[in-house]
Amino acid sequence: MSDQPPLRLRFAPSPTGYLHVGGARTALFNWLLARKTGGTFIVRIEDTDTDRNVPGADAKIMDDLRWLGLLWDEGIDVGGPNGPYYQMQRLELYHEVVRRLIAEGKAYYAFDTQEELEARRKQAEAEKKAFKYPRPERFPDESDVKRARLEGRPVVVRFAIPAEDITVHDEVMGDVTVPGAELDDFVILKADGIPTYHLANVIDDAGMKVNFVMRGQEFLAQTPRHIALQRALGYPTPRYAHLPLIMDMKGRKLSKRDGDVEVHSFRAQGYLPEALINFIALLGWSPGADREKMTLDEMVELFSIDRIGKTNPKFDREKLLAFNTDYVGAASEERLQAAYDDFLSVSETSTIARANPDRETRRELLRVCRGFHTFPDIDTKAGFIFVDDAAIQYDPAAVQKVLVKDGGFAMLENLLPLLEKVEVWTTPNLEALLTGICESHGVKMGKVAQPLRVAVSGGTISPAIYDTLVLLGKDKTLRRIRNALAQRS
RNA sequence: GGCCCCAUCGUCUAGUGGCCUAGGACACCGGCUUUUCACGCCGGCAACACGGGUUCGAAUCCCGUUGGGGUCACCA
Repeated sequence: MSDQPPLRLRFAPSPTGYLHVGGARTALFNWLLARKTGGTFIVRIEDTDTDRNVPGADAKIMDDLRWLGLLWDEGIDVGGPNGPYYQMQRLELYHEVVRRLIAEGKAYYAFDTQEELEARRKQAEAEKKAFKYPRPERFPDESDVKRARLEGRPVVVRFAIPAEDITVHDEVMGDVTVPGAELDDFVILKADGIPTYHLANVIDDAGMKVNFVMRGQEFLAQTPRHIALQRALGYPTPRYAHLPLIMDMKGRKLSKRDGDVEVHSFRAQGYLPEALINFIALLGWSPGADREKMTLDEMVELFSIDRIGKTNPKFDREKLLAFNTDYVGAASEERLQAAYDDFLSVSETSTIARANPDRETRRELLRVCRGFHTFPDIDTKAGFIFVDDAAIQYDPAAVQKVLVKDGGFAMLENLLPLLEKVEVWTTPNLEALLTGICESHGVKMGKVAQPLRVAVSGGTISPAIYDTLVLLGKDKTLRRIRNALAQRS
């Protein structure tokens, strides 16, 4: 195609919890572009915020990525030639770079306390000016550092950013120029000796030979800092593409506060990964031509940067639900079973999961509940099959309407002895019995099925009546009918 | 507030000056199907933020206004 070197892209989450949908989309787009171009997809962990790191979060993120089908070529767990892939394991590298920057006069020590900084920001705000860290006339030397340490002051290192305008050639947003006057001397090494995101990120991208950076738009305004750092260090500047931000339905930036936005919670709530990933792909990207439903392979085929939009999309759960319903309907039996088993293994609320039905029963559940949106709907619709007879809650409205008003109790009395006589409890036999009753009584199936449904489930929601009775079994069915009859007062 | 960015149905979006009477999907509304709940099928409602230009012609180009978002941390 061209003589361009292959693309190297990375997804670099910080280990603060589960992967959320915004991160999943960033990972997806990077993965897609890597696959599309025959490039490399790297995953590294940016764990320089030791206060916020959550132990085990990296494993959770990996688990979520894999569940979504996004596998990486290089990075954590799988290794690679440019590791380590955890920033906290690369501290020496950062320190070396910081020493070099200081030696070259491109960075300097600073000793301000948080309180002092805060006071100056407040003042700048009061004067309606943007706060800019004032660069000292003379950069502190080692003896100043020693004195500061003795005085118990924090010691950080700031980057002396050149006062020049910097233009980011963003492949989504176009050229974005930030005036040099806006840039100030940001911290690159914190008082605890750990680098800030800016420094570590730039060093690692260079060290890992990342030549294409695709990330959320919240980083766009920071990119000039990164470019300035790259220039100071003699690193090449990668290509950049900043993605529009995913917002909630109120137009606020999607945050963990407004409901579950974690990939894992969609998994635990019974969504299919292929539905979730397809839905997420459409947040800020479109293949055009009225195309929506796509497999990961098809997305790879269709993906291109110039079809990434600039406007912030809202995360519409209704549409995601509809996508899932469609995917459930279109999935093969094997695929659906595998996904259902996965759901059962991670769900903490499913009654059916607790009942731990055998494989054949799980298969039947999937069949008789066809048309469901998400896996928990199977609990809603058929969960009563798995609870103790005594735990059945009779819905007063259903009892009143179906059993009292529409003569359901009388029908059940008729039915009970006939059902008791059924030797082989199968759909054909039950069907023959019930349709026979309809004919002899001159009533529609609703008159027979509804009372049975209410009797065995307590309400009006269940799978088709024959499926329900067969799944329930003869004993439970008869017991529940008797229990229902006992409800008559 | 400074700087930066964005702007098509309620939502995700198609649209790159004439093909637009603006297309698709979700939601919503109506109908059909039906032993319940769902599923499904058919139909309908619904948008180029506003104001100026440029042009024979603008959703598409330019300017302004308004609205929204991001960023200005020893967080990423």
